[in-house]
Amino acid sequence: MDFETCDAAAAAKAFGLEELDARPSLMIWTTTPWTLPANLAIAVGPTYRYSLVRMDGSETIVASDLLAKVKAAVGAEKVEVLAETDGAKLVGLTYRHPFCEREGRVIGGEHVTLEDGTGLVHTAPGHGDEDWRVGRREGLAAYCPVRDDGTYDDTVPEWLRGMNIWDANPMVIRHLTESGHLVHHMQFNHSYPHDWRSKTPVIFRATEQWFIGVDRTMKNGQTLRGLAKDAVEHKVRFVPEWGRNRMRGMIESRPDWCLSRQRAWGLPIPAFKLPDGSAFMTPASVRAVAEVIRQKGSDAWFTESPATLLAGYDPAKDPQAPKGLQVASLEKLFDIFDVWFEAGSSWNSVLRARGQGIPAELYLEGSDQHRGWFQLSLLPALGATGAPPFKSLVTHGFVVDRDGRKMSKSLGNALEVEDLLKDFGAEVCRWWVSGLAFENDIRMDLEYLKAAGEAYRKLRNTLRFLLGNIGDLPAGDIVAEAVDTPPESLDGWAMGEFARVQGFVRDAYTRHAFREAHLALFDFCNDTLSSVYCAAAKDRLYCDRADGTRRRATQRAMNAVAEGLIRMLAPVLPHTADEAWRALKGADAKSVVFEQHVPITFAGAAGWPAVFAARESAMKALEEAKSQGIENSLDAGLVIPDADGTLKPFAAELADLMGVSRVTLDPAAKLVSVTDLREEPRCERSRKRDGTVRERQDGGLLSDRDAEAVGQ
RNA sequence: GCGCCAGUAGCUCAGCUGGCUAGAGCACGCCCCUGAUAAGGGCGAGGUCGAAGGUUCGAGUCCUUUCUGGCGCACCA
Repeated sequence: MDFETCDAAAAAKAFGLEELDARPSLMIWTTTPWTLPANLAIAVGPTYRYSLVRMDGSETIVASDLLAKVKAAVGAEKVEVLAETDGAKLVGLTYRHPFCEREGRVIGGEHVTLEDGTGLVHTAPGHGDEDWRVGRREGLAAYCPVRDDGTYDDTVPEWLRGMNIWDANPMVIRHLTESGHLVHHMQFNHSYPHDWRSKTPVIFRATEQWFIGVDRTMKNGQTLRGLAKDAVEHKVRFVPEWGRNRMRGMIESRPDWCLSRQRAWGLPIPAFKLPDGSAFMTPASVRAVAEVIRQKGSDAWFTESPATLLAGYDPAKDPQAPKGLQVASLEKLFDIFDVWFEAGSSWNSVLRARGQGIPAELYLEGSDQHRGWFQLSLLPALGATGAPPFKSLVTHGFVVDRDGRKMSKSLGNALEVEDLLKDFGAEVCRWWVSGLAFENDIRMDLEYLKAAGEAYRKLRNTLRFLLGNIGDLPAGDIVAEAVDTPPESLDGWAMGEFARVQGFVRDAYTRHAFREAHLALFDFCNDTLSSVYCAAAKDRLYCDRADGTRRRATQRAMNAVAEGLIRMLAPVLPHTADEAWRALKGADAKSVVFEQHVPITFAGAAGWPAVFAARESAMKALEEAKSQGIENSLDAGLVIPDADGTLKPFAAELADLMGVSRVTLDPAAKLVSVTDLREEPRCERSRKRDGTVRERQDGGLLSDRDAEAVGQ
């Protein structure tokens, strides 16, 4: 497309030529011919080089670097470069619009690129964000001759008036061809924005909208952007911490907030139109309308008259009312609020209005909401109260499939939450969720739910073992803290571990580090309890006298551990915890979710790490002994080195802890050795070969302990 | 195109301000138990730390580039 320069002399001068016979033209290209009626300027890159060329007989201006491309594209045969100059020298030239009665200006623009086209960019401030911004800087009007219905208004040449813009495309091309301004015309495939639902192309029009200006100085002398940056930097806790960084970048670069939408439904912006066409909305008028909407619902805006809507409004008492305001002369405007303004006001309409207090402790959402709910709650709150509406922001990533791809119905890799709940149960799903590294993308597959189900059953079984073995503990024997437990006993070790885990889990919960809590709880159940404590305690639970001191001590400890463990599980597995809680406390006990943790202080003996180091060696030695035929560890005894006597205080517990029949501590030994006890008699009750087994009165083979327990 | 994030055993993840032969759980293999039993226990194998450069006596850990994936934003005159 050619735009003729108005002043040939000025154009010639820009290129350092003395004179030029013809008026050179400015060559632009566009994929939207219908926007040409709104052309007000042509942008050039000030730092680029531009050539004045004679192309097939007419003089025109093109970016030097694009000359070859242009020549090829338009199929020009003869191209002669007359002169060359910097883009900056072209700025300020004027040109005649090819079919509108006006002049345009050449302006400089940093957005001009040399990737496509001619290096001269058609600029219509009424039809695009970037053009609008450049135009604003250059003092150009936001001229948009296209009306709401997609047709031209009366400011365009007669042959376009009232025409639909899509119909106008061929008309414009024909007109330019006939007037000799069209250099070339071709099919060009490129991506163009479409409405996501109707799949129809959208167009850009500059229209009047309501904005929240983020850089305006407010009454307190601050700008919203400034307040927001400060809040992000100093006043909000981010989990994970990188959310701060991300939000900072967004706050720094965000444009003004466009609050208004033109849609058929939504919450109306309570603005009216004055007879002179300007808008009317003051704090007092908004409050008056709000009262009507509170009583009648937001539809009132559409069903009631301005007089009714403003029944509670007295212009005389509103210092901000326009002079001589007549309520009867007002017309309603029908823009609605951006839905984010509603979502972003929930701290006010939910928390403050109901007296629940602001700021909220926590806002929790996906990482996309740094720009959404998080930011758009922060801005209104800062504007209205000067303070953020939340203390902490917790962000999670998005669920993706097992290969890390996002889930979508069209790809067929999406999972339905309803199905998962049905197939695996809500508690298993909760357990899975609690263990996620939620800060990142969350891979999701049925396999992972299956694994969560296995882990859940482990917890459940561990609880069941504890509860099943304390049933006969007399109520008077129950001491929640079990503080009288000897630190060197098996129970003392378990209590010490429990106290440690409890402290860790409580801290993890308060840090929103649910995964850490989840892992600690699982390890405690799987390792500390199931693999070690429960296994070692079986002998005394099953074979000691029912009311024996040692057995009762273990039951008291197990009771304390079970109670504390259930409390810790309650936030993640409420129903499982409740079920266990009722088994522990009675069927009519109040739900455990209303309980708090009861921090216990208990330290196991200092020598326990040494005991467990010995245990590890013992396990390996026993494994090796299998090749010699000692496959059942109760067929074995152990001799364990204890040069400095560290293990001595634990001597009574070592056999049960290591699953063997007896343990001897030897100050002189260097390595753990396994003793073959298969030749010794085995107690028929405890299956131990502890050296005291002999035939009793009733003919049974029993150890001393077992004989005593059954009264033999 | 820009911003933020991630890429460590088959899987899910730890590895702080750089420093012993890179860890855990699950899954897997072998074995034990059969009074937690549609349970329980033991041992074991398994990793070029996405790739390529660079800094350093020394890098999974710092820098650069690059690839893959996620979220957001922008552009396509």
